[in-house]
Amino acid sequence: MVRAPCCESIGLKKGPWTAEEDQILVSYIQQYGHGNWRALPRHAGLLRCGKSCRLRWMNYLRPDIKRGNFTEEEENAIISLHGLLGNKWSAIAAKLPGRTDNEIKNVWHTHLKKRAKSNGAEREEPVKEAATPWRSCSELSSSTTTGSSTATRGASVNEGHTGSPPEPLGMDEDDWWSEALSLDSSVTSLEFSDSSSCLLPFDRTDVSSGDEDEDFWMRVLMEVGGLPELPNF
DNA sequence: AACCGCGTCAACCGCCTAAAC
DNA sequence: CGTTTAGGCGGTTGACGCGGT
Repeated sequence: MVRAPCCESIGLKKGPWTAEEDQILVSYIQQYGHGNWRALPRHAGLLRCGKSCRLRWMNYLRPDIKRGNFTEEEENAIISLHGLLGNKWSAIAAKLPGRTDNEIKNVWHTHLKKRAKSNGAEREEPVKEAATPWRSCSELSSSTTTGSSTATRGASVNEGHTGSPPEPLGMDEDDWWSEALSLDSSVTSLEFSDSSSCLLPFDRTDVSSGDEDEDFWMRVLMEVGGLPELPNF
């Protein structure tokens, strides 16, 4: 199917936003919200396409945006998450409150990529088919990543897991998450598909809410580099 | 002072997907 | 069930600033 470009209308403005346009957009969204981006510029009186308005709001004008330099912690988190998720900038941004996918993408391409490369923590070129000992999240979510760092990272964290790569886990990512989130909080170890196992790298007993539990498992995945098998209860 | 190269970042482009029809 | 549409995403571009020569 061929779709008309979103800015097909002649006369719509492009390029940098002015302070006045920002003001119009912010006050309109504060007053009416942004239910329909396509209709928004018309209603707000902006000569911009809806996509442009959405982008400006999401990447710059949103009140919860954290501006300024990335902290060391944030940069390390980006490197780790990129190793796990690949170029899933929006997924990475979701784990870094106040940061946008565009900002993260920029900071990655400008300096973190080099740093990750020099640390040996990142691959030069991601590949589609990852020969990982464990199924990586990015593989499961059809993202791009290579196996080497996943395998290395996993092996280094999981002392009991060495040797030839086990068979991929026969479970999709959604199933894994629903199983993980329903596990008893007393779970302390995970298995890999070659029957080796490792202790959970974090203590789960003080996790109280579903959101915290999701963050807990995200941290585990970052540590082990993929989807390990879950114990049965 | 002028030029050049490089890094940074806002914004655009084009594709994909899910929802609506 | 096929088509259309809007939103969302990742890749890319281009303007700008700054430091070095």
